Amino acid sequence: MKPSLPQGTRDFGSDVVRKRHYIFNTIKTAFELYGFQPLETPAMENLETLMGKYGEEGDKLIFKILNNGLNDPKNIEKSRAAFANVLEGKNDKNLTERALRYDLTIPFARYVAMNHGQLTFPFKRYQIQPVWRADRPQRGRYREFYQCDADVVGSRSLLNEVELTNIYSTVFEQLCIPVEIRLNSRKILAALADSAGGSEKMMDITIAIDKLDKIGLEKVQEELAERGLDAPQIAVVANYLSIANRAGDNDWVLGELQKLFSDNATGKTGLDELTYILSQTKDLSSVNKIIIDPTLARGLNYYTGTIYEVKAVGVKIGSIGGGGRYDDLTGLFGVPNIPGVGISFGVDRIYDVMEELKLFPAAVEQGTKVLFFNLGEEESKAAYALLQDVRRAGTPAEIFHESQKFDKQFKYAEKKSIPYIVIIGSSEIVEKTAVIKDLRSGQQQKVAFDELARFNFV
RNA sequence: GUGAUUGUAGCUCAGCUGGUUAGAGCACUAGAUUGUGGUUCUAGGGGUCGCCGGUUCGAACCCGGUCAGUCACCCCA
Repeated sequence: MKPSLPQGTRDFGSDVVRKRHYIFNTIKTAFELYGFQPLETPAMENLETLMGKYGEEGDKLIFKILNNGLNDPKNIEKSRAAFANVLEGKNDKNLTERALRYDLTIPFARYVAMNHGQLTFPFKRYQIQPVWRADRPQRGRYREFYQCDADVVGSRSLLNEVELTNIYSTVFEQLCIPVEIRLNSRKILAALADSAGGSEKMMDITIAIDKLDKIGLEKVQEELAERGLDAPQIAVVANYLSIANRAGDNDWVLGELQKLFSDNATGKTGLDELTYILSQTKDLSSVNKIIIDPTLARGLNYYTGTIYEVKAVGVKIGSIGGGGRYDDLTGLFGVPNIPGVGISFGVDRIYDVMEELKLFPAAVEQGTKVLFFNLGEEESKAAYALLQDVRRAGTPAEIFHESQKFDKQFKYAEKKSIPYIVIIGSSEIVEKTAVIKDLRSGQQQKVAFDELARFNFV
């Protein structure tokens, strides 16, 4: 058979792995710096843990795992009945009861619900693991991809939002990715729904307005009509959307929203919260912009307060981060009153953005620092002893596997972007000195054998 | 999941309306060059034309299916 990969999955070669690690490490370091603790959960969860948490569309994208033993004679009738159920669009435990994790937030909520007795609150954890979605792959959309989440549960303090905003800001600054960190509040959206058809229309309204920058005002209005809003209600939404035309001018946007929702308690709260978060993060010196975006909605239906979305400036790819506040995520698992807020980084998209913008530092791709040339049996013996010294000093080094012409050995070093080569031939052995050549500059120098390990290979 | 589009050498691509042994650049191998690479020159190797089937005297080219990539919708990191 011809080997192949499942759709939407990828192998990562060494240079890609190195670049990915660079992103992982940057994020992880920031998480640790802000006092978050690591957590890992299984790749699979019980199906019922995941179902119904991501909306109707989300449910369809969950990768389900087939039960074992379906063809066992004593199960065969059950299996048939279960399959008939599945064909009608239902799930059946007799066919599938486990699924691959779809995100990191719900498994975390499950973990908190199971362990809330032992945890000290507020509980701050980070989690860096792959998730799977049965989506059709596209650029920046994979069926297996990594998320890096940081969540705080057990606290309603807005300080958490401030912290998370700062984590976003520092990470993207360190990675040198120009981004817009967009903020909104479900409370503002709820207020909008109140004034345009009632709270039961909130989903319809948010789904439609989220598309404003993509399809334009007219199409949004059409979609609102299709979703059952009448003309006056659509006018209210359109008026709200006109504020988004000046997104970026946060003070102005907040002022306009203030006017709009002055008599709506929920809306006012949302505005006060955003104003506070903004005031605490405003003076960040960074290339990143924090933008209040009234059209930002986000599909996940468990969000109740602040919502986040991060977009790379100048790269046509979906969001590279997202998150928000939820009042009662663990309530879904029978443990009420644990509010929380979290953010997520999409490493695979961040990678694509950095690749397109050529933002990876050259040093990231370097593995081996020094290559010892192999010039024969006696020479390589001497070289090997020195190689081990260099390694003991903590410098990644290797020796060319066989005695070949210089040309070969040089090209090997070049391809693996090894910056230094060390030449030890017969005359060097006599003089007890090695020749070190920096391939980047082309300069070389002689160094005594017993000083080689201490040489500053940079 | 729906619709469209692409798939030729390791990589990027060419291949006219179906017509003999399917091409180029880069990469690779060998030599010019016996201890100094990246430049140059010469020679050489490498392709079940994604896969399966059909139409035809004849298919890389036409048709059907399938797999994978890309794009749009949906949704999202």
